[in-house]
Amino acid sequence: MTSSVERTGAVVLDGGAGKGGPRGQQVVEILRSAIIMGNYEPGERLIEATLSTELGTSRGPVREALRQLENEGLVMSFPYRGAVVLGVSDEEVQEVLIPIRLTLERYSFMHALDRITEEEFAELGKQVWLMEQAAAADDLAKHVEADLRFHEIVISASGQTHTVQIWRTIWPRIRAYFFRYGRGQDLTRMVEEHRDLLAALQTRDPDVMLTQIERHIAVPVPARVATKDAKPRATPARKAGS
Amino acid sequence: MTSSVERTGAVVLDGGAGKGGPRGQQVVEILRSAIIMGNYEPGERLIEATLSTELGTSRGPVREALRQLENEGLVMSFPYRGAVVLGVSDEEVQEVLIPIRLTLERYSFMHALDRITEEEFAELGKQVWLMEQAAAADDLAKHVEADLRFHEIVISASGQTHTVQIWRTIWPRIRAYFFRYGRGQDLTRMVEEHRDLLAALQTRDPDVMLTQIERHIAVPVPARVATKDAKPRATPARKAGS
DNA sequence: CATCCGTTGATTGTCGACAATTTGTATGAT
DNA sequence: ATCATACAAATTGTCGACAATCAACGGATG
Repeated sequence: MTSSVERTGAVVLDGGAGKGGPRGQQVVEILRSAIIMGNYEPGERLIEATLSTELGTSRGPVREALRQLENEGLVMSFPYRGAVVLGVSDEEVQEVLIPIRLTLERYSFMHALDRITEEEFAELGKQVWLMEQAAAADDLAKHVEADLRFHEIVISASGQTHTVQIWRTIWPRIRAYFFRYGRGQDLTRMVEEHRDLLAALQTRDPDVMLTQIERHIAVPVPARVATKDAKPRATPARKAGS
Repeated sequence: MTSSVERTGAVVLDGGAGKGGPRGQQVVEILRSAIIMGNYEPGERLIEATLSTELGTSRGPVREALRQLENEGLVMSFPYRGAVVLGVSDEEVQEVLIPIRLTLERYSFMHALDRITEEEFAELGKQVWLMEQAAAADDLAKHVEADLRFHEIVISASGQTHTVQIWRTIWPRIRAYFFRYGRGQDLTRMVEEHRDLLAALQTRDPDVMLTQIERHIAVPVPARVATKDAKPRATPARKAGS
């Protein structure tokens, strides 16, 4: 069994220099990345004590991180029973996650048309350039990173609280899905699509924008892959609420 | 200024008898209910220490509850700066939240057609009956409660992990919205609609089901109300991730 | 042989104290 | 007066220890 140190890719947190806010936040990023990259298999358990010692922190931050990941749909947890990594079914991605993403992005891009600043345009251009570099180097991780930032910039620019919040809970699952099953994507074509999106934004024409965004989000590849959700040991799910 | 004890409607947790799982979970339900019912105004700060003493627990559970509420879009928090109650704009409800809800419910109801059991049908009938009682007594809270359970039963019956999870992060905002602005709803008509939904499920006919669900979720009342989002004191939002 | 309890080990939930960070206020220089 | 700086208050972040709960095991019992 591989040690988690290798899987999380981090030996110890908070070296003193390159910080990233509170520890809990750093833990979220490390674990999210590890899960999305496929270092943890669906069904695998995540034990607070183990993770905390391996990440060189206490259980508190790890606990919070797990709750955050639960909200991003990457893990599921049960009272007194812990957390397990979650899978995503092909069907749910195509019929639920992608349509929701389309709703979010359509709204955001349309809103961004009158609000986006020159500064943000520049930043978008930079991300496209980064994607291009990543595509040339066939660096999937960097490509995904730039892709993500591109969309986050636009969605944040629209300045709608809930849209941004929901986006942040939706994209990790989609990313995890593509990382697990969708390797066969054409990175170069993705670069082109983002270039088109940026161009559409710059026209400030709603019709053009709408066409481009719907083309971009369009269902990619109906690959039909089985899911492997799993409960920790047994027993039903956490009770709903109110 | 009203004391939070009155606003949360709870003096102390865990009387010993009617429990509801871990304390943190109970805190979530109390606070969520209080926010949805309008006991806290958008922009208002939620201080961990204050809440914990008033709820008779330590800060740990309160912290977790606040994170959960953040994921439900009821509050927004910033590192070292705390949490504030969030509002929802009319526009975002109509153009983002409702469409997402439609996606979720359409998928769930269609799936439920072949999977729902007789037991669940009975439970659905019971909720309709409860709604009817609540409508007769003009008890909005009970009505909403039954309404919520009705949908949760169907969505859970579809057995799709992420759909359920996303649903639980979407409905509180919609509820809060209607509680704040949408008082003028016809409870009796809502009962009828749910009766129709139940009937549609029982026909097991996809076309009938689709028609009913889209009618039910249809945009209710474009009321055009201003939002009052607010940041705690100043400074930008929490950094994204990955 | 199956089933019903106690017991035990592993893991999560909760607490209280302390550290880190931010905001507001007072102080002093220009 | 305005601005910069240092301090103080309020609040969140983190830690380590302890309590509560659950799943598995094993022995007694029918």
